[in-house]
Amino acid sequence: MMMARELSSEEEAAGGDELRRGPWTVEEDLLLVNYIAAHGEGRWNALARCAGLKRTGKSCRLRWLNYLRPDVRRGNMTAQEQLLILELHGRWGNRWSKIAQHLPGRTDNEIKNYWRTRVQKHAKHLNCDVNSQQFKDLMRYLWMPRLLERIHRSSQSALSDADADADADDASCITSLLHAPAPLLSSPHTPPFAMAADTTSNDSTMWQQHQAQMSIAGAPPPTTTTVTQHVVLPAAAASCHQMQPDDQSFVGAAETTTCCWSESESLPGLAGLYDDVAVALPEFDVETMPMWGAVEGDDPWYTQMLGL
DNA sequence: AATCAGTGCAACCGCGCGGTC
DNA sequence: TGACCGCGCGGTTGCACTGAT
Repeated sequence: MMMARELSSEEEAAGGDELRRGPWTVEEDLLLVNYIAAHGEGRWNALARCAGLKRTGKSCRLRWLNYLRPDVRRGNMTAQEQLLILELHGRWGNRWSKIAQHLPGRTDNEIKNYWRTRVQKHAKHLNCDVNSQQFKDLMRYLWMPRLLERIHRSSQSALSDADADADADDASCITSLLHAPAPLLSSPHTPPFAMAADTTSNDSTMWQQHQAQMSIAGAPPPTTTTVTQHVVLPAAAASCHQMQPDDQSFVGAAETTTCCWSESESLPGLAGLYDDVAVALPEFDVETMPMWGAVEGDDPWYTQMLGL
């Protein structure tokens, strides 16, 4: 038999058994918004009581931060935001609030939900653990370069179209990545990904910014260039086709080398993964294939990779 | 048309930390 | 110095919605 639990201090503060739970009503939202507009945030238990809300302070705080705050961004994650999430999660793990600090307008809850519903779903489809090295390598050497290329292309098209400002948010997001404070991108080891540039894109803003950031970080930019679809890998990884167990073992950028693979060849370090799912890595064509982030059924590259 | 499974997201819960008394 | 309190964080749950059967 369930014992009646004691009221917590905040439940008592909010009025004990009159507490409301579940979805918020429009009236409650208005009460909360109007009260905060007049008195500001903070002291959530007192706020809930004074605003006349039959909610816990916790509930009010959550509702405000995740939904009612005027600067909350809604809608699909942009490629830049996805890239940032992948990068920062690789660095910090499930530190959602810390990650959210680098995605203006996105809440930790939203990022957490994105990770659980999208990223973990991909891992599940690939039959590997989201925390496994294989999956991390897949993100690092496939998805992140694809996202970077997508960002690169959208920034180029934006530059060529004086009237195009639709990607303004995207541009500001990637700017925050490229111009992030030193700890964000200047880790002592090689940034975990880098798209190799072909001769036509070598002078692109995106690539120059990335190279500049790497230089700022104290490591010279990669000296090799190759065709667009190739990915610059750390030399050790490329030479032995095996990833090191963690980022700390990556060599400096000066030692990076170019690695490419064909349709019949598994991605370096991912052989086991693709053995499991019994598919070879398809070469993705950035000209014709949408990037990850599109509905997976609409993405032939994704579909092919999963063997769907 | 009804049912079921999958998905996405808002909201809740429990824990831990830091401040205050 | 230890108890209490408020708050923030990460994990989990519940539910509405949608598409498949």
